[in-house]
Amino acid sequence: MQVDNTKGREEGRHQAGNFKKWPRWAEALRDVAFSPEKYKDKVLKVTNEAVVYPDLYPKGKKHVLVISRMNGLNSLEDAGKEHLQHLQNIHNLGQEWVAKFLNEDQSMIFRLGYHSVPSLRQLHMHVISQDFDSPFLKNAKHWKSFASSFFLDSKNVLAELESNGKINPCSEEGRMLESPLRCHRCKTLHKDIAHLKYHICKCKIPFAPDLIPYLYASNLSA
DNA sequence: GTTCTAGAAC
DNA sequence: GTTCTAGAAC
Repeated sequence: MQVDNTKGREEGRHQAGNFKKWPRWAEALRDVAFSPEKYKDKVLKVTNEAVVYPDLYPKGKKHVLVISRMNGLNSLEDAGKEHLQHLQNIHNLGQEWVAKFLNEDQSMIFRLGYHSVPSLRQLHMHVISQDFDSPFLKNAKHWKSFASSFFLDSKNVLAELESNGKINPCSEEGRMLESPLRCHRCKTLHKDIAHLKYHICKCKIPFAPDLIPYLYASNLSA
C-alpha cells in the first residue's frame, strides 16, 4: 500500500496569520494541479512539480499557465527561499513552452510572470505572447494585469526571492486600477479598452529597452 | 477568474 | 441611441 501525503488535498495548512480565504470558483487551478489526469485532454505536460495548462481565457494568441503542484503554495505570498529551485523549475518549464511556440512562429514575443494579486488559488506562472490579440481581453483590468507593474516578471521574482527570502506583498491591485491605459510598445494613452485594442493590433514600435531583459523571442530587433 | 446588466459616458 | 464600465454574484 502506498501513502503519499505530499500532494494531498487537505485544507488548513496555512502559515500563521495567512488566512486568505478563497471562494469556490478560485479553486479551478488547484484541481488541475492535483488531479491532472482529470484534464488529460487539455494538459500539455505534467512533472512532479508542475502542470503546463492552457489558460481557459487566453489574453494573447498564445497563453499557458505553469501551475505549481506544491501543496500550500497558494500564491507568491507563501514563497520562501526554500522554494527558489521550485520556482526556477517553473520558469524553465515556461521557457520550454516559449521554445515550442517560437518553433511554430518566430515572430512571437513572450513574457513570463505572475500577477501580484492573483484571483485563482495555487501558484501559477503566466507564459503569454505580447500580441494581446484575443477576444477574451475585454476590460481595463485584463490589460493592466499583464501590461503594468501588476505583472511581476518571473526573472525578478527569482531575484527577489534570492535576495530577500520572500516576495514583498506590495498592494498593486488598487494602484493598477488607477493607472491609465497605455500601449505596452509605444506607451501612448488610450481612452478605453476598445480604442487600446484597435491600436495594439497595429502598433509595431519596438519595445522599450527596460522591457527587453524580460522578453523571450527569437529576434527582438525584428 | 467570468457572466450579467444597469446606468454612466460618449 | 450606442458604447463601455463597474458592481453583484451565497
